[in-house]
Amino acid sequence: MSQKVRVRFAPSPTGPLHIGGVRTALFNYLFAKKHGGDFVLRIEDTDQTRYVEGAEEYIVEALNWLNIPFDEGPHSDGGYGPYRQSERKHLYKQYADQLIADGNAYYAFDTPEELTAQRSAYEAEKKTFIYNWHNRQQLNNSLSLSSEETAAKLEAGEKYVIRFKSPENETLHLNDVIRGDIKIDTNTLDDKVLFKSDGMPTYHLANIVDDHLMDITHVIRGEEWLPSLALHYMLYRAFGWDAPQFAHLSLILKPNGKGKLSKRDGDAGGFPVFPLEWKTPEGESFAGYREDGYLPEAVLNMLAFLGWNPGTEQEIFTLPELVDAFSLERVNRAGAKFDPDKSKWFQNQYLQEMDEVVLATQFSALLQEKGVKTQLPISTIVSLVKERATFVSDIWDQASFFFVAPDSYDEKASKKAFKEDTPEILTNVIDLLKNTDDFTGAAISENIKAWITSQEMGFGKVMMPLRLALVGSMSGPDVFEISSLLGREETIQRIQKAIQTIG
RNA sequence: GGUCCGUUCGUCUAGGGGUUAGGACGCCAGGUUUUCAUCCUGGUAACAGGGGUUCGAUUCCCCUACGGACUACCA
Repeated sequence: MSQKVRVRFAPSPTGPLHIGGVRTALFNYLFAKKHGGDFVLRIEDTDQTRYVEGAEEYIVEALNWLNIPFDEGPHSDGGYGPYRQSERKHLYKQYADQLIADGNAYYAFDTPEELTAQRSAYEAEKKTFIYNWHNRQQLNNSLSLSSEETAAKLEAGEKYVIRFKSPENETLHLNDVIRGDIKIDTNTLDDKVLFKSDGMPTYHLANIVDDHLMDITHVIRGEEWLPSLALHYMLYRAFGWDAPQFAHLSLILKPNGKGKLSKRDGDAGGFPVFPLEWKTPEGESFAGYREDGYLPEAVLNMLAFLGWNPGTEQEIFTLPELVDAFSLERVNRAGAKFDPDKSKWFQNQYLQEMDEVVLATQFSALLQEKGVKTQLPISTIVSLVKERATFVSDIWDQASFFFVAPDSYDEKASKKAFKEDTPEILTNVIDLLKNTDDFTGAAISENIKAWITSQEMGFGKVMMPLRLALVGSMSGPDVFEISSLLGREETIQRIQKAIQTIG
């Protein structure tokens, strides 16, 4: 195959893209770039009733944030445009007509109400209503009607849909790159609607026509499309077109419980299912990875490992490394439960590797947001606490005491650290601090440790209350480094306050 | 209900006819840090069940169970 690889990501703008969709986009992108091909974004907006304002913008913004650039799309025509199906509307009817002319499709005049009635009647008998070869002749369509009757109905402007005429008694052999051969008995298939009464094509028709017209070579999409694969194969055959290769990705499942991940699972589980925050017109909002403080690289890495792995023990991959290592053959067949803990782990890995200057800048922005004004050296503080942070916001949790003196003290720790002689000890420490000329962590440490040794005292007797006085709890980085950064005056003030408050 | 897809530690997975079934997340323990976190070391824990095929099956085949998707004039 010398043909250039072209893949497409074809979301429907019915709401925010969720991480399953993002993963589909990512795998398409990785596959395209691995083979030097093109990645196309196509907007599948054939259902006008489900169109959601802002959804397309959301999709583009999400892909931009994640750094999954597409080569062609609504705003970058690569010669195959337009890239919104609503703008390609005029193209589809002729293909539906061709199918009818060739005897592969037919007009159907059944109303939605009639079909619903049929379905419930079947359901009452615990049977499934399938519109196909076995009952076509009893239904209201151009196969059961005479050509005169059909022509009359069309002439009269009666509403109709165009249905695909599924063949009888045939075994189809489908191929999926990930799943291998799939056999389908066409008798179990129904005559899908290809063209709706509102003049728009359904997904099935538009999808095949566009993929063909856009020279798509590989269709990589979610597993929910697998049941439609037979139809799509038959459509390619009916048109006499070469079908692209298909790869159906397994679904991302709920972390606990059953079923595929859905938009409300995030609230329940405390993790985002969307790349970006999404606010519904009704005012409801859903968390996004970006707003929760995830790095896009971490999200991408995490998503790549959901249903795929390189076969080595390497887990941290840059995007170019992913491109290099990716192959559809290594994509898993089974669905993967989403693991919020593991995604936090990826984020932690990336935060630790982040450039400290960039990190300090981001933390400064956070301080500004919180209205904190400070003379303290931000980058030093960041490097001191970052190893215990997963998100930039964690740095605030770990370092806020630098900027805001504790006004209360952890109760348990107070009991443990403050004994009868503690005020006296701390008063001594204050004197030591006053006499430490060079107020560096090392110098303070040397002085205090020497004093403790000379007093033949346990270190804990001094260190614990000192920490409590400075931090307010028994956590944080080295006490002497904290003192040094806080400065002599502030350090002494905090100790005095603790003596008054607790002692 | 019907059609299709799937099933290795709790989770993500590697592996593949003969392995001590490997790694990661999580969890637990020990060490380091006289705090907490990090870090290091170790530990826990899996081939869904039943039939075949085979000298031998977790690996190949079949059945069952379980899980999932689809079953719209939605994508």
